Amino acid sequence: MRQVEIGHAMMRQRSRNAQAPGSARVSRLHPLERAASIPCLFQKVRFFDDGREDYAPQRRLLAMVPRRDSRRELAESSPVRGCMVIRPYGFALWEAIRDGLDRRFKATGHVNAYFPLFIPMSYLAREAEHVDGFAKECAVVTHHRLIAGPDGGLVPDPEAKLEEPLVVRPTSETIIGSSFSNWVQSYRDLPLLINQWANVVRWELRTRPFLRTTEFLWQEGHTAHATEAEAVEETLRMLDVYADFAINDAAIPVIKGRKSARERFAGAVDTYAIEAMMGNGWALQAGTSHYLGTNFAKAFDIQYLDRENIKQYCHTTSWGLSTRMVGAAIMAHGDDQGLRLPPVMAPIQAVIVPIWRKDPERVLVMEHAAKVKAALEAAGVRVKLDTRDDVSPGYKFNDWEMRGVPVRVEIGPRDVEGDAVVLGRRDVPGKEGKQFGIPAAQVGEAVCNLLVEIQAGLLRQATEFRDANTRSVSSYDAFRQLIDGDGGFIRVHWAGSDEDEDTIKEETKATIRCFPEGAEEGEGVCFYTGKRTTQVALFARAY
RNA sequence: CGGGGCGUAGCGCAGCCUGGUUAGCGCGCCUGAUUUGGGAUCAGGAGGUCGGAGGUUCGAAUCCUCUCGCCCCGACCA
Repeated sequence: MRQVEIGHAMMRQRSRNAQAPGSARVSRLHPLERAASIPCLFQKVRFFDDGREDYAPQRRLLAMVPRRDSRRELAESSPVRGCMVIRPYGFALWEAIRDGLDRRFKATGHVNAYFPLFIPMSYLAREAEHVDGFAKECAVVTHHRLIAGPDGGLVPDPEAKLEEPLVVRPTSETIIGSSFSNWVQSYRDLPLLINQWANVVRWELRTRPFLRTTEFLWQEGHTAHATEAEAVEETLRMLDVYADFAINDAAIPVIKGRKSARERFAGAVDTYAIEAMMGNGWALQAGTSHYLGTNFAKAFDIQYLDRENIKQYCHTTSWGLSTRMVGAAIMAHGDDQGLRLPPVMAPIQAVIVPIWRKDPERVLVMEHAAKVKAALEAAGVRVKLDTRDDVSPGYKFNDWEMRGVPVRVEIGPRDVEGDAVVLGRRDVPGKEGKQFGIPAAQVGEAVCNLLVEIQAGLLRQATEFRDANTRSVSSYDAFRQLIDGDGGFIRVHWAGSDEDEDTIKEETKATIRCFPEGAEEGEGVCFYTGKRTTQVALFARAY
């Protein structure tokens, strides 16, 4: 958790002198979005700049050599609108997220459980704000049987209509609340610290692979506490856990903050989030943590007897992080050549590419490669030996680059002879990223050092990019100019109303992403209302 | 739901305006040979109800009508 603090200290320092001229510009369209990878998964990719035969140079290779389409390595579209098939390599990224978080949840005293996919419709209606927030995007189950239809197809049997429709969970506060009311009797039952790994469905009108899909995977933590202070502490603790994961595992320098009333979770007293900047300067809410007050406790009768034998309502929290984080990791680090995975998350941390010409060479190289592989495994590296004999070494280099594998180990006849290997790093392109003649005996240590360096390097690059694209303005004119120009995060003093926020959203498509934690120091003038205030808001266009 | 666009081989597309042998091209896929330290080359091959239905015509991927689906922009959202 210490590194979270460091990350935020760095953030504060950098954003003060972030306007360095010549710093990296936000392109309107992230390269990944245009060509190589995930975000364009369901789009047709146009390689023509003016509709005709001119290939944009950087996309030429990807356009001409899509032997294995890197986009489809991760996920692909499905017969169901807005839903995707997550393929093994993409799912491995989710598994890395899942494992990294689950470990942290357990370390903070939480246990896993599972609640039903279906929620009685009446449950959703019990918390007024909650219904308003979710009613518009619910899938509803109304029948439990199919019969042959008039045209030979199947239709729901009218005889098999459910008395009460079931809602496919868009989130589980209500059904978990009903369990909690049974589980909690006494102050001795508290705090109740539960997490569930599940799928949820939100009938979004507009979907994007990983970033917003109709069905998605997530974890939702739900906790009940005796006091407001404890519940708020829990809310912030889990926000810290998310930030710790994002920064140290995913190498994404997120900003922790409180959401504005307009962006708050339906039914929450306060919502906190981690906000990340994507490669195109847009913000992405990568995880949220809510203090729910006694709203759900009252709706679902979650009460306990305190030491004085007096009934009290619990204060509850909920917090969630989804497969959207997979998209965040891809978008935050990817470049024109494809993915760049942070080593901590990478399903394959190092890939060995053997190089040979004729058969006797092949045997020697493979022998050496197997030895190196064993050494790397012994050093705790997730390593793969690419034994394919139907593609060239050069093809393999590019193939694994596209897939974002952090370290490549090249082994050819010359390396066998010198009992050495060549190391290449994904984050430094071309020959500069290669180290020649690493003794085989030291390969474990060398690769581990490289992985640590790459992990830090990706976080550093992402942080520098974010800070270079975080700016302050003091007038609405300047704000609008910036949003339509370079984009990125805009840090301002803010004393506006909810309606002011709506107006700004309407006029600029930018929203308050959060009131960043620890940014209240120093009074200033609100860029919109001109009032003096100590409150600082972070605006951006968001996914 | 409003505005735009697109459905032709596994993927990306041309052909349609101006109807006419057996519907093409690139990539991928299969076989063989030569290759292999940064996306190999050559030769041969497989693969299509041209989204669907109806109509016009001697003849429809092409023209007309209807329909289904998808994508982009907008309203909504993690």
